[in-house]
Amino acid sequence: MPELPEVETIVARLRGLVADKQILEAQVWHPKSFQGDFTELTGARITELQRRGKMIRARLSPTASGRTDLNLLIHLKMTGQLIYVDQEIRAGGGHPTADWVHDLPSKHTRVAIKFANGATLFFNDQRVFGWIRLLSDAEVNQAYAKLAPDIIDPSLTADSLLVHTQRRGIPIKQLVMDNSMVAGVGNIYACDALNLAQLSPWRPARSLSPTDAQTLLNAMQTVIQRGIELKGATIDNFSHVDGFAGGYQQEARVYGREGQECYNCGSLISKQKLAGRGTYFCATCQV
DNA sequence: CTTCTTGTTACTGA
DNA sequence: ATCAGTAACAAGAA
Repeated sequence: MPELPEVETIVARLRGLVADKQILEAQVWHPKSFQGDFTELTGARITELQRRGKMIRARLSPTASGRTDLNLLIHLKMTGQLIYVDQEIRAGGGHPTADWVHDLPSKHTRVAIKFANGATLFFNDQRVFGWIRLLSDAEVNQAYAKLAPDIIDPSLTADSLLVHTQRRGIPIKQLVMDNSMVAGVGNIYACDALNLAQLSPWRPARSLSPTDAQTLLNAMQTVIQRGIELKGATIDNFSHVDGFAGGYQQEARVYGREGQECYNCGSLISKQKLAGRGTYFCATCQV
């Protein structure tokens, strides 16, 4: 489940690998995975890579048809991967990669973007919920406008959280994962942040005091920052662009730790469903 | 075989 | 209008 730290890890590594490389062609195996005319990519270059929330934006240089405002907007959803393979890797040299990267494309490869230097960027997505969209600058801006500031955006304050929490009665965890209050926090980091803040995932949002909101903001920033430092969490099938796993799953506070001891109080961690999502928490110290 | 899982959005009903 | 709850999406694991 790529959340902000996982997407940030991919973008940071990919930026240096694809910057200004000319695209030879794109290949699409699954039509749902690439929305737009993929032939437009031929001859263009990726001039800039950025992350917003859990989305990746690749700005394109002017295309053969004369468009100057095109971008690839990418959402990995739960099982999407972006894997970069170049000629040196294929020849058995180059930077280290996981073994399975050599067998791409696989049955889960939905799109491949081939560069003129012989490198290929594979978009693998087991469940086909993820997508790559060819969008204009205006369309990207529309997509961005639906998002609240990123959790790592310094402009985000406890007051800006309270604007949302004070008029909603839903469990706070649902709001934490709602990208219209704060962008980039998904299930893993929401569970962990609420444990660090010692707040119950079921606390009605409007019951949070200003102090609670500040505590929650600090906790979200802490766990997300730790996730970035450890280059993401590989819980299901998240992978770096070279096929390697992240490290956060080994330090998760509650996520995936049902029956193990809470780091705050030593009680055993529970798992229950909240709004249909698996939710890990400590019933003793999260109130 | 059925049920569950997952992030996000569309839809439904209050 | 606003809010809350649920279905839908796809494919694989249990």
